[in-house]
Amino acid sequence: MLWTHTFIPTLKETPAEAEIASHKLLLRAGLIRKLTGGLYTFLPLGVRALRKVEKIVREEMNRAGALEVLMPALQPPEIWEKSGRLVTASDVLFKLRDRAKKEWLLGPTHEEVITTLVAGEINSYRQLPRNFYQIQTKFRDEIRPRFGLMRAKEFIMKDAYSFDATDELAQVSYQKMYDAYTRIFARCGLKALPVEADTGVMGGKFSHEFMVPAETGENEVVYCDGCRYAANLEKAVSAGPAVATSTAPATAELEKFPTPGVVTIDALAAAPYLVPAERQIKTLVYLADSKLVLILLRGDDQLNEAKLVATLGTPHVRPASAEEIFGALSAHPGSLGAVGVTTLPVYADTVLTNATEMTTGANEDGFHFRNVSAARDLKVTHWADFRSVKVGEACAKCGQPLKIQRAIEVGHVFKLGTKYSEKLSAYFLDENGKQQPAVMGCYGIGVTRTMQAVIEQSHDKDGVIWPISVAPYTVCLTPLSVTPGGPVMALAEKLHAELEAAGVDVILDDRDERPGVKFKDSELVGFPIRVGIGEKSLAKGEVELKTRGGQLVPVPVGEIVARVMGLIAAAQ
RNA sequence: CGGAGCGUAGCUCAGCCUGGUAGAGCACUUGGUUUGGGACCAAGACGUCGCAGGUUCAAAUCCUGUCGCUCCGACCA
Repeated sequence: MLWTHTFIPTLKETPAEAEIASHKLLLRAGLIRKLTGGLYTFLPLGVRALRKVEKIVREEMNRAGALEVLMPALQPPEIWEKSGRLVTASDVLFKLRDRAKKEWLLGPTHEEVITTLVAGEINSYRQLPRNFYQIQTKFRDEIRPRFGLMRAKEFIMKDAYSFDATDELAQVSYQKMYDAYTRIFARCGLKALPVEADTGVMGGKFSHEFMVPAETGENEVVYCDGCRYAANLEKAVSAGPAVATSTAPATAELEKFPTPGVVTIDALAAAPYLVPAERQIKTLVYLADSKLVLILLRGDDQLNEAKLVATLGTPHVRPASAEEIFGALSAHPGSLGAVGVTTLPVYADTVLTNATEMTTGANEDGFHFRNVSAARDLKVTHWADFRSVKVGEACAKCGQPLKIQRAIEVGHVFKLGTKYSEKLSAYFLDENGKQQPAVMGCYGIGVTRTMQAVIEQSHDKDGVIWPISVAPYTVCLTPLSVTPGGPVMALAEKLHAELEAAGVDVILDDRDERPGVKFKDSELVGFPIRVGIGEKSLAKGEVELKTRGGQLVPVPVGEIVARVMGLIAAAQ
């Protein structure tokens, strides 16, 4: 390809809209342009990188035995009604109407469609297992699109769905995808780590996310250096808080005491009260499906909303307003407690089990209770884990201190079970002639996000540093003079032809620009291999080989093609 | 959805407070000089100042509304 024949609009200045390095570089290197918030056009270079990621995904999915299909992006709401997700996933659904005023939606994912297909086509255990995948544009009404391709209203996703006859066989399918994902991200040059994850609105039994460590990531991963434990903060557990909860026998009487103006944990921990946060019970009031619930946590703990949603079994959860709270408890936030509360469900964190000598709000502004015993004074209706793990807490498996790292989620594998197959009637007859629901798994990769994650993880002050596997072009030929018929251009064209014939993705920078402009652009775009051809070195029978980020090496003209081919082979 | 900020040339921004001829740099066009790390000189083209309404002799500037974009938050009582 000739540079002047393609379209690479590089930018010297950073567009004001971009915040993180990868987003800035996608724009500056001429890979994408924004149409509007959360919607982007892929330019020729962006398409090439994207196709390379897709190619790797296809090869590994095919290798793992999955079959490529292509489903409609436009979907009827009826199948979402059946699965129950018309309500539970309503926040992310793009809905529209046709001329007859019938409602449709743009697919954010395809469990309903594929399960409907399988329900009609697969009737016997002899037809299982099956794994269907597609690479397709998804639509999600994101609460806040940001960071370019990282979180967009429209994005390209690889989604796969496995169907098995038994739970054990479904586990095999799950493991195949898990292994395929490990290979895919490695081939993309990404350090991606699998972590235990929350299943969220997808439902299902358990899941793993593939996380790319990055300070700009939107997720937090808890991991242990002592063993292999790693989990999304939304799901992570530890051996417990660093300071144990008091469980001394409850002897002292419950006692109300005045705390005028005290409405925070910190204020109660300070003079003159001096009640340490770990001796306080924090009382939160939430609305779950429009019904009030109390959530009790230890004062130094933080509520993990994902765990709350998982326990309550509904995604429609929000903190109650001060008015709603006052209406139910006759007190304002800061003076709340569960002592004597019997009319509302009380969900307490397990850290408070058998807690004694605790202090909590008295449901009367300006008063707290001390000497609270959980067993004696609280009517807890549900015990569960609601707290977020903190850095340094002991690993539940091996006892080593846990660490936390921000990360970008690039892939997610779910063991779904029979939730969708039952609701959408994907049954088959087993070898005993008995009707069974297919056991499902689903597996997603954010293809466009993966492409951006590669840049986020691999760049420097000058631009992108593409791994050869996903670079838009592998080799950039940089003649320092483009005089037609001159020795420099003649050699550039010869090398271009030879490399293309050898199947190398090569671009020839035939622009009549000063060398500095060409060097800067090649580094901004991030081609892995650059071959500089100038009169000075050519006089010595040499060209200049430079890998992105590496040293410039003179190479005899006759050896350059072999050297380039060697570099490419070494990267595979 | 709440809060904050910003909408002026293709891009980055100044001008707005204190109303009176719409600007700079980059990019673009033409000519010339340059030519190994984002050149220089000269000339030129490019704007309904997001949109709508209002105040005023006069609005990019003041007021109201609206749309869009960016960031923070939407958990810690």
